[in-house]
Amino acid sequence: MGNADLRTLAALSEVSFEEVAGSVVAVDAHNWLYRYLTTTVKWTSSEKYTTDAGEEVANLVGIVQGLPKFFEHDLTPVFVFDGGVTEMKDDEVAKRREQREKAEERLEAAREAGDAVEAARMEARTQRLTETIQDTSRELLSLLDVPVVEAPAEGEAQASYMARKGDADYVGSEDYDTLLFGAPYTLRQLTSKGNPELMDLDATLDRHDITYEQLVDIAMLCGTDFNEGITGIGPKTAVKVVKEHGDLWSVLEARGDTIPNADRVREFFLDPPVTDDYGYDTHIDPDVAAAREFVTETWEVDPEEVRRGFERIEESVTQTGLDRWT
DNA sequence: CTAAAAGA
DNA sequence: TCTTTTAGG
Repeated sequence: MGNADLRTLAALSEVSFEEVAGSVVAVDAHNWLYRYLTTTVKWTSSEKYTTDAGEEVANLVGIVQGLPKFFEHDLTPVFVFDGGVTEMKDDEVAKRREQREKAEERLEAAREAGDAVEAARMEARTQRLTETIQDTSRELLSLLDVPVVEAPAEGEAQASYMARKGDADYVGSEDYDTLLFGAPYTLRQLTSKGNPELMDLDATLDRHDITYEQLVDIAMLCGTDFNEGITGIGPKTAVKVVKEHGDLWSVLEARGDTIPNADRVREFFLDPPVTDDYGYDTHIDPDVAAAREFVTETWEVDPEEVRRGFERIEESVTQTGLDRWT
C-alpha cells in the first residue's frame, strides 16, 4: 500500500505554526474536505448535518471550523479543487483508481457490517464528495474571500505545481502523493490540534541519495493509488533495486516483472495535467454576515454549530488583516 | 495505523 | 534477522 510505504521513505519533521506563519498554503481541497466530512460525522449524528432535502452539509461546518486555524496562524489558504469528472472519465488511470477505491470501500463496509455506528461512518465515507458538497464549499469559500483554484485534473498535482513554481510556499495535504507530484514542501496535520508536520522533498531525496524520478519509480514498485506494486517489494527493497539498476524500466526488466500502464502512471506523476490559468489575491476580506446567512439559513445548519467558528474568523481576520501582499 | 504472522 | 503482508481495533 503506497501510503504507508511512502511515509517510511519521506523526510518528516515537526514544525511550529510560528515557523510557517505568513506563508501561502495550497490546500488540496478534496483531501481537506474529505477529512472534515469523515471526522465531523464520526462523533456526531450525521442527521445533524443533513438538510430536510437530504443534502449532506457537514462540509460547511467543517469549513467554518477549519478556516480559523489558518487565519489565526497567519496562513493564507488557497483551496485547489479537482478538475471536471467528464475529462477524467476517459482516463484509464483515473478509472482504475476509482475502481480500486470502490472495492476498498465495499470491503470496509462489509467488514464493518453489523455495527450501526461504524456502518453510518462507512456510509459517509463511501459517498465521497458529491456535487452539492463541492458547489456549496466553493460558494462558502467565495463568501469568505478565500482563494480557490480549479485544477484541470488532480488537485494535488495542481497544488504541487503551484508550490514548485513558488506561487505557494507549501502544499497542504495529508497525502504523501504530493512528494510524487514534486511538491517541495508539504504541510500535514493542519486540521488537528497539535503542530503541523513538514514533509521535505529534497531532504527525502538526499536521505536516500536518489533523484526525484527515482523516488517515483520506487513508489511505483511499492504501489501507488494508480498502480499495484510488485509483490514482495516494499520500501526497502524498492530503494535498493532502483539504485542498483538506475530506473524503473531496468528494475522491471531485470526481475521480469511488469506494471500495467507503467509509462502512463509514471508520466502522470512526473508531468501531470496542470494549468497556469489561476490567480488569487492574498488579501482576505470575508463577508461573515453573508457567509453566516448562507450556512444557517440557506443550508439550515444549526447556528450554534458554527457560532464559535464565525467568531474566530471575525476576530482573526480583523486582528491580523492578512493583507501583507495586497 | 499498530501489531503480529509469514516469508526470504 | 529483516522485510513484507495481513489481521484487527
